[in-house]
Amino acid sequence: MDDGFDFHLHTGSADPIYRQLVDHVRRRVASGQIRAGDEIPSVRDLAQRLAVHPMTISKAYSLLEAEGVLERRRGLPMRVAAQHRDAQPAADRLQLLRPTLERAAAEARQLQLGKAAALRLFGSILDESDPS
Amino acid sequence: MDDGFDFHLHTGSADPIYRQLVDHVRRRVASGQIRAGDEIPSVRDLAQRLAVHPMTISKAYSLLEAEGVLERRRGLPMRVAAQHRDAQPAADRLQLLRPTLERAAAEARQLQLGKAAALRLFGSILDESDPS
Amino acid sequence: MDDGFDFHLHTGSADPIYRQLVDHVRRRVASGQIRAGDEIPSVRDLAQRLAVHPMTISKAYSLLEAEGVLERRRGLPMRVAAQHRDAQPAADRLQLLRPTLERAAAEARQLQLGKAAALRLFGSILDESDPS
Amino acid sequence: MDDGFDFHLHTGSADPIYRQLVDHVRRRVASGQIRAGDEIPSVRDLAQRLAVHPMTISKAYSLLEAEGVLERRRGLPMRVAAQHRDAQPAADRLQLLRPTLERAAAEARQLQLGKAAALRLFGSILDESDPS
DNA sequence: GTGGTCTAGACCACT
DNA sequence: GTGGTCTAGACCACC
Repeated sequence: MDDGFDFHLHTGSADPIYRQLVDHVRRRVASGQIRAGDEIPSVRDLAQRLAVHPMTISKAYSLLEAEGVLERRRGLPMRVAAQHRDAQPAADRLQLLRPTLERAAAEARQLQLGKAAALRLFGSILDESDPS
Repeated sequence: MDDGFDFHLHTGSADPIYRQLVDHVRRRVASGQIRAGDEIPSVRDLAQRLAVHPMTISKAYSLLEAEGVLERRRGLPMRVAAQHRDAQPAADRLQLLRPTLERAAAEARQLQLGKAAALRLFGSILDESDPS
Repeated sequence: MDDGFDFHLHTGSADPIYRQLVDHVRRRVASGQIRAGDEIPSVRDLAQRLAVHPMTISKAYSLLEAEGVLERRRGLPMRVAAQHRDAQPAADRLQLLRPTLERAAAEARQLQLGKAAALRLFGSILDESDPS
Repeated sequence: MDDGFDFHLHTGSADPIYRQLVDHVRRRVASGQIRAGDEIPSVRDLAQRLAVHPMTISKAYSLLEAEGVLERRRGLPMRVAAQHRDAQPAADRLQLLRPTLERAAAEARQLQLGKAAALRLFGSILDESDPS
């Protein structure tokens, strides 16, 4: 059951299922939670778990393959590409966070909110999401 | 040309033009940069400036009207609704920033980035965008 | 009818329809027969012309977009990407021919055929296909 | 180790393993490098050498048997069929090269490359692969 | 068992 | 009109 893949659909989200999956795998590889050579759940298996059509999963996997994150092996489960540098250093991973934060900064500016207030809000949200 | 409306399309962005425009006006009103009674550019004018189909602008304006932010006046330019409370207090405006920061927090968690690192990045991005 | 797109299915071919289309567009752009900014036939139009399902066309177009060859414009026909350098010089185009010729060379070697014989055959095939 | 069979997988190649093997044996027989009566490596041996499932090798051998190129002998290694005319004349072997060159010619035409340029490239590739 | 391709057809969002 | 997403389900090729 629990193979550590740990993906859940955001049914409320605007972005399509296959995109959520692509992003999830990409981040999981970037953070080293899935490593080069690791196999990922089969199309049919994951489709059943998420109760979506297999083609939706397949579409996500194909994009990740085109991107070089996954690699296909005829007749065998797909796996994280060997040549893909996994577990990027934190400094690089941080850059993956940049686009969303830039958007937030633009919104803050338009709302004429101060840096301090924006930072405080982000801090409290970070605490909520990970109360460790 | 410069009527203080100051809207620019993010052509690369994922969200649709009409949505960008709605968000822009909403924030501009919330922050008091446009006040009750202020006129906004006509559909045709703005459509021409942005090189976009007039219906796209019209759609945005209609949504804002339905929301009570703008009001239509036969034969006259639309304007910010009189009964619309403008210049919401900073505390309320801050809540408009929440969704994007929540998304950023979720991404940070998935990337296994620490709170400190995420905050530091956000701080430096805020400085970039408004170095005052 | 004839919009100069000039694509025909190789029904006998082993490679899938969407791949044939991807290759065709890629080559057509590389050779400058389609230029940056040119619109390509709509998904529905081309699907009907070729008597295939629209999703098959869409899949090809999406791949070309991911590759940077085409660009999407919400609600509008897709077109050749602006930043895509079109009409590559003949020297570069020649490199696109390399993989297939390398395969042919490997086969020739394995069949222990001489260079002269292989070249002669290729020459006559080139004459057949373009009897100008 | 080196029994003169000299087969290597193109893992990056699009065509399946069993097909690569079939083609290899066929060409090797056609060119007389393996002759009627010669034994070929056992399924298990070759599977181990290539790190491939034995069934994949078996499938290739079965196809070659059905084609009359190999023959099976109970309890003994398969060998090149006795009645198989080996070392086809060069003129016939040349025809085995045709399909790939036809594909190359089609690509050259689509890329709007001249006959001379295409021939020159093929010539230089033939030199690279066999600089003798 | 694995993934890939394709069709039929619904429904949505955007211009 | 444009493209995008998704489902249902058939059929194929490969390991």
